[in-house]
Amino acid sequence: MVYNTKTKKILLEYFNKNSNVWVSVEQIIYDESICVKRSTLYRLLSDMVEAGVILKEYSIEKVCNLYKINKEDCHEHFHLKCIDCGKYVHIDDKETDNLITQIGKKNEFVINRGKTVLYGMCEECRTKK
Amino acid sequence: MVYNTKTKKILLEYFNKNSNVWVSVEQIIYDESICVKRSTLYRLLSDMVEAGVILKEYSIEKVCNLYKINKEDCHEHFHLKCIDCGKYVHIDDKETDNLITQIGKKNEFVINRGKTVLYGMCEECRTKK
DNA sequence: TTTAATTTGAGAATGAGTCTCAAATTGTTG
DNA sequence: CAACAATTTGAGACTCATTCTCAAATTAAA
Repeated sequence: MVYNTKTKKILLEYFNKNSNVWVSVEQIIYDESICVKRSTLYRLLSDMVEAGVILKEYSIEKVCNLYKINKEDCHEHFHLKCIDCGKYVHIDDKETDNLITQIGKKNEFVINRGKTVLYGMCEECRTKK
Repeated sequence: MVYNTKTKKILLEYFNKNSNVWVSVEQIIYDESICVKRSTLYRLLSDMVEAGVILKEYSIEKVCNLYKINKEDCHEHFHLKCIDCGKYVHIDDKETDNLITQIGKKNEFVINRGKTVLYGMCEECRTKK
């Protein structure tokens, strides 16, 4: 990641533009209709993941990797996700964060906020049933 | 899953024997040195997943699917997973469980123990670095 | 402008997982 | 037990995302 090439710029712009969704290699090519080899794209994406610019996740449904920009502030908190409606909630309060820290200590783990998602059912969905 | 064949029995035994680890198809073949085609094995595993006998998970590190027996009582607790060594820990103490309940209450979520995995780094891996 | 370092293209290679269909196995019924 | 039908397996071709390789093209620096 030393030389600053067109494709790199396009990619960075693209990820900034679509900062709230996970995208596949095919999606990127389709959206931007860039003339770039898949091998190059995969290479660039790997570099960006390694550099911490984007995040990578495997999607079982789509059977492929997905990528998304790594907003630094997202690293700091973990998230709750509703199994029912799919709602995705940022956790940003000290109290909850302390509870997580306690769980870590209790089990000799340093919990990674960015990676951890707590699954459950939100109030709305619960009362609906 | 109607006829009861040798391979099915071997698989079930195998998963019971290794009830606390996630295993790959290659691992199963290596461990049991069973003479079975991969296509057959994949088919059987899919059936077992569908039937709820085992669970399936994709491992980014190993770039393949992993399988593990679905102990009903496993639904009850959640787990910790080490990002580094992959160690997978059952959480089975009241105190930690209470902390999770508190987090749920605080955020108006009923947290699903079975689905939730807390990612972090275990003590061993941490001291190594 | 020349040179050296880096990046890309082109396509072959890899490898997990799926698909197909004939052959083998299993359960059932007389 | 024998004969039959239903189910399962084997063998290998196939798919498809991702990786690898190395020569050609691009970029930054001198």
